[in-house]
Amino acid sequence: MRSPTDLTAAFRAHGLKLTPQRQLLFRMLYDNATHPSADALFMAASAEMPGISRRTVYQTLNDLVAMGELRQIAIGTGSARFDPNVDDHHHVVCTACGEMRDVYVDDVDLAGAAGLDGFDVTSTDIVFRGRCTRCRRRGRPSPSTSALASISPSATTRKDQS
Amino acid sequence: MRSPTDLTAAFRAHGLKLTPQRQLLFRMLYDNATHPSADALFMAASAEMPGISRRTVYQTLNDLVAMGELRQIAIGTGSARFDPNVDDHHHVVCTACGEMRDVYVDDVDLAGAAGLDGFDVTSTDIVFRGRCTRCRRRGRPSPSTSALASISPSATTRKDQS
DNA sequence: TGCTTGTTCGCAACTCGTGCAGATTGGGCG
DNA sequence: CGCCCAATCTGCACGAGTTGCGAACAAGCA
Repeated sequence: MRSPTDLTAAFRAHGLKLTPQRQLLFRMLYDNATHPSADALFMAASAEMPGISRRTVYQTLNDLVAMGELRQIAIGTGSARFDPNVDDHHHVVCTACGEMRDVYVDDVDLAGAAGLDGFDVTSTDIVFRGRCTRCRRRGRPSPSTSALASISPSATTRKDQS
Repeated sequence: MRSPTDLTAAFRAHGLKLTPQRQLLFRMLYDNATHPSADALFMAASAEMPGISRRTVYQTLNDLVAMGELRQIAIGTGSARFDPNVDDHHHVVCTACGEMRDVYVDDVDLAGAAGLDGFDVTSTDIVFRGRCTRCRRRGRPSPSTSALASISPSATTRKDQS
């Protein structure tokens, strides 16, 4: 996304107002490579501006996404995460800690894949999943689905499966 | 996933019981290429077995996923969808109607992409997004993000953005 | 400074799932 | 065939994430 200064101008150019809440979020997002969730941003914003509403954070994020200044990424069914990098790129996610990094892939001919008949593909998202160096070193388990063993009711009670 | 008959045997072999609810779900999932959500399955199941609990549907789906007989797919932040096809494959999703189809991609060297340093990638998910033939013909809009135009408060009120 | 219109707030409501506990039932056994 | 007990089912409450709504508030322009 563009710099806080540029965004300020862009917002005003569209008849949108420049509030301190928005400016704070512009700053928190600019050059932020952590792919924060809305809640993470709310927490961070609250530290600098106690009293800011969670609602305002969601609102501003949605506005930025609608303006094309921010990308919303859906990893799994949990909370959405936001990426100020709107270039054409993809992601790796650590299944243990949730850390996420940008990945550049040359996928020019992917869309020639089998089964796309009739679809006019407008975007392609690739998500690599695995464990980051830190989690691997610490031996943090990937939350698997190691199947059968864990499903036997005689081994563990239902609630342990979660 | 395996046929209802095979699943029946597999469940019993693990000390799991064979209830009519489970058998119904086995049948609804087997050879089902629609990638249904838990709720869609609940609706369909309710038609054949009024009174079946939503909870039971979720439970059974989770069990099948844990057994590796079913794949859970997360497209966006909405509801999870389920795929009885557990082969190595990817998906196309229609951004207008949500229709989803399996896609086979040769992604052998994708993991050699830039930026994966340190991660040991265990899985790769590719999602193509676009509009299916039907939605294109009917002119159904893709829910874009066509940016600026739709965000101007003078053009539409805030609540219309949703 | 005053006005108009966009924003912020905060709470209620909604969606997708899961935890819990009591009522049921599958299925091995006598 | 009938018993018995663990595995299931059901229904409801609860939790996370996010949006709807309306009253109070504040940018930005005249």
